[in-house]
Amino acid sequence: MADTGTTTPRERYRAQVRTEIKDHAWGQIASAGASALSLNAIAKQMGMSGPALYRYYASRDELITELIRDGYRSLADTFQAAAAPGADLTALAHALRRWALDHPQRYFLLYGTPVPGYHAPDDTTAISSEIMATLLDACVALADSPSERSEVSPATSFAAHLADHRQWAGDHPAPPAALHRALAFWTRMHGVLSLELAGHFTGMSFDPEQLFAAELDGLLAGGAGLPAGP
Amino acid sequence: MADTGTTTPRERYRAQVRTEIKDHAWGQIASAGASALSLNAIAKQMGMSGPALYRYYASRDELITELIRDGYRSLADTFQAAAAPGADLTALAHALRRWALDHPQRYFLLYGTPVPGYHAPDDTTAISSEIMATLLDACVALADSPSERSEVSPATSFAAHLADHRQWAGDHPAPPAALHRALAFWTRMHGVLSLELAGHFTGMSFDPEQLFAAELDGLLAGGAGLPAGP
DNA sequence: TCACGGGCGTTAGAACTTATAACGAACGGC
DNA sequence: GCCGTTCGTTATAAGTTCTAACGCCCGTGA
Repeated sequence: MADTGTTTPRERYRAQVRTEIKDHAWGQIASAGASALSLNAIAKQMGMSGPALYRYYASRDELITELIRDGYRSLADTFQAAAAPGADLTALAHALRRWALDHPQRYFLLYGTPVPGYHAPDDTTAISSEIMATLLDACVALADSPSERSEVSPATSFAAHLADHRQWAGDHPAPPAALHRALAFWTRMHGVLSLELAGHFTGMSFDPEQLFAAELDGLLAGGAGLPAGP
Repeated sequence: MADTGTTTPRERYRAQVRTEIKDHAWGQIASAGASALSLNAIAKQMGMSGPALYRYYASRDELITELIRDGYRSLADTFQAAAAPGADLTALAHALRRWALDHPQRYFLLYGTPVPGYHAPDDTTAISSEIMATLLDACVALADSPSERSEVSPATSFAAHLADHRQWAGDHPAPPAALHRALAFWTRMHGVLSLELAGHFTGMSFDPEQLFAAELDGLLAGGAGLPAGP
């Protein structure tokens, strides 16, 4: 898009095959998890023989890396789409939940057990920053809303810590309280979603969505959401 | 322990080899993750040839299952040890954090990305209940503490839901508010620990322990812990 | 004390996997 | 239309899990 619009037929064909490979890869990941992803199986599904795929991806890890990149891209897009009207934290949470429930294995590919040796390339961390920026926008908007204006930020001790360690927010003009809320949003939503998707709630009879909603409520109210607050 | 105390030398030898296999397995998991666990490599480390291990574990999955069982057992034990004095939620949180940071891959083996086809055996879910019972004790104790007595449980809507869906708590006499707090404890601590252990905070400059402490504070205060509460 | 049986470790082999090397064919730019 | 780059092939190497068949040796029972 940024470079020359002239794409040779070869490049177009190559790009098409690469996306077809990724499509089959996502299919395998959805059904058996990322660890069971097999280049050989993908090749057979596409009617080619194994080593042919190495013309398109140098290794299994390179393919997975691109899948991770696409996953982050997809999450960043749905986040921005959900934040379109006015950057609502509730809309973000619901979009995140739907995105995660839609493709659990994709969620785990991004936020699940890390491969010990693997190091994320720079562009994926760039997309992460994009996601975080959208989240920070929503947190700032929430803090500016009428129901929140009544109180001066009590500046929790962690918010004070963040005031001195905010480089991860880039040059985003969010106050420390918003930074704290964004991190709490991330970790709490992930806490519920991760355990739910992993099936740790299956034996238990309650509705995970209601737990998710309760955590979101606590986040929006800025502290409420748990019983018996003194 | 429950059956005859007379163990034949063969049984003793067998048990010893099984634990030696598991020791090597933990070593591999700690260094390269559970997905890279190789029975062949373990056999070589022990000076045996590959198929010999199949006399002790029918399959790689059976070995991993036993590792998971041992992992749950270890967590349940440290939880009970931490709760020994008076079932303090703070002590539980710190014990959990130390336990997780000590062996990150062990934590992920229990709470990380699940294997799609895998179904946990009954005894591991039994140990999970044991862990949950210890957590519920601490939550009840917190609710009975002086600082919490001032208020009648506001009964969040999720707590109301739990009042009707509490079978997972077994016959534990915890009120719905305590059930809610226990689940929030679980998901929030897991949210921070999981992302921290996976390295999602590494690029960011803040101290994950302070975020963990902030989430714990919010849990103890029953709602505070986030800035700008209305 | 001796013999027998069962548990244990071995090697061989099947069916997989990722990945490399070498070869032939086909497609596209000049 | 030629010629070169790229693509897909087969062959091969080095792994993996797991089964099968064989032999040894330890420990139990007589």
